[in-house]
Amino acid sequence: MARAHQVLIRKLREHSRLAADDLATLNAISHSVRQLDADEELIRQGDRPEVSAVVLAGMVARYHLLSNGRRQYLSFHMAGDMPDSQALFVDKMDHSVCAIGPALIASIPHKELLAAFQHRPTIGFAIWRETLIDAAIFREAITNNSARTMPARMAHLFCELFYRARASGLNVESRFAAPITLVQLGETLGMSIATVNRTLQEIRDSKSADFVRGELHVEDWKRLAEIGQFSPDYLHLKRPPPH
Amino acid sequence: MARAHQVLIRKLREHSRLAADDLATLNAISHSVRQLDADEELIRQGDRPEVSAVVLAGMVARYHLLSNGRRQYLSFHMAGDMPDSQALFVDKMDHSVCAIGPALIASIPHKELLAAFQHRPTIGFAIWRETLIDAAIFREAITNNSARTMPARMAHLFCELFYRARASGLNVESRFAAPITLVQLGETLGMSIATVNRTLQEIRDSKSADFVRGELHVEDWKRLAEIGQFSPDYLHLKRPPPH
DNA sequence: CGTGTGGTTGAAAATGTTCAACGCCTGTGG
DNA sequence: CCACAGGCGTTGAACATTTTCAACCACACG
Repeated sequence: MARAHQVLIRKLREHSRLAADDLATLNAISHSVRQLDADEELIRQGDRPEVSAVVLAGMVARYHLLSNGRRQYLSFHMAGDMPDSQALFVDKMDHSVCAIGPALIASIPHKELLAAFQHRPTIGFAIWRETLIDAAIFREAITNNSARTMPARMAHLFCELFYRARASGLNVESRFAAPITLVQLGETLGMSIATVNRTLQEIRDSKSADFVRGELHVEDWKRLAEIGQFSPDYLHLKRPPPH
Repeated sequence: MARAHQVLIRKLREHSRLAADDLATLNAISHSVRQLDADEELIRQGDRPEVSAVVLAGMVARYHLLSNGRRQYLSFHMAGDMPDSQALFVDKMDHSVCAIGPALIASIPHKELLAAFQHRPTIGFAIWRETLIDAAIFREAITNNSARTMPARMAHLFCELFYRARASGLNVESRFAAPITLVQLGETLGMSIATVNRTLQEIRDSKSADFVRGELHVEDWKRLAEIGQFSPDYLHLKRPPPH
């Protein structure tokens, strides 16, 4: 099992430059680790967390709870991501976070992070950058769900998940484990389950990708990116992922 | 004409606590001011700005440019907002910013801001918080455009604009100048112009609000908020706006 | 006084949703 | 070992909503 520090540092380095002193400071941060069951909530809308989470394994999702009981998923997070770093500076959560499939997460006290920022501002800037990339992902989701056709939406989401997974080395060849159900896919992309199902079949028929029982299989990256009008610029990674 | 420092400080104080030394440091920051015509672009997708903008008067919008030439508006910004503060830490713009109606903006060199952060970390945290609130607004837009009916979407946008305007004292009674065209409303909410038009009439018929020639008139706040399922928590303001 | 932008409208066509039913797999208790 | 329940996924058809298209209005500006 990878240590929390390593996972976080690896992730931050995908977009930020860290000096030896930064690494030392990060490595000195204390944390606790926790296992989550599928669908278990990590943070609830309205909470005022005093720790920040780092995903170590599995996936976690952020979502809004709507007045009619429905959920709107906002983003998915994988190893290295900090799904609630915003809570460092905005007290009250405006959304919830739950596990998608079983997940392992580390909790770091805000105090420790803030102390690290004071000591090594670069660390703060790296995490700030992380939150800014989150925001870019949210913006892309607005566009995705508002301006693209159903197949393009779905393909775009698949592209984003796979691209990010690959950047973090979480893929196995052309496959990536994302234990998302079709219902959740619908609550992410703003489409009914029936449409999710039929759209997924369209993508399957295009031979560009498939998504079965929580595993995404990218068969033809180029075509999938074309269907999804995917361009990875908004992820702001320092260099493209391997392969 | 309000000085840029005052406008920015007032805005930051809506969500952050600033000490006298912070104010002094902010007041010492140099900047230039620029007038923009309606629709004039301030920053283009792909740019690498070395200054950050503060809106002094008028409105500015962020948007994605799509492959088919269409625009997807992502957010609107009014006096006090920093529509491109993210460029401080992510080099390349993933979206554009343009004026909505004539606008006045101040430009602050990144260097000056970064120096201020070094000197007074609280200032950095306040601007970080500002970018986090932006992200919360984006998240809400995902939900709005993905999970709400057309009237609710539009009402929600009106609520957000009016609430933010009121928090910054930019309203005149129940009115707020937002020189947005119906086409732009459609490109914000993900609906065709015909639907924008008909939905606007629905809202007008409900006697909760009206939007004519770039002026939003809120006739019945409570009802509008109900139609739009609007709850201002996600704006993370320290206290509710007056009235 | 004409031209253009922004706004309005009705009807046909396209796109999604809803609803109701069914299939498949898995895990559990008899 | 089998039977059954429940979660998840699949499907067809009726229905509702939204887009498209084409036309028209009205006001502002040169």
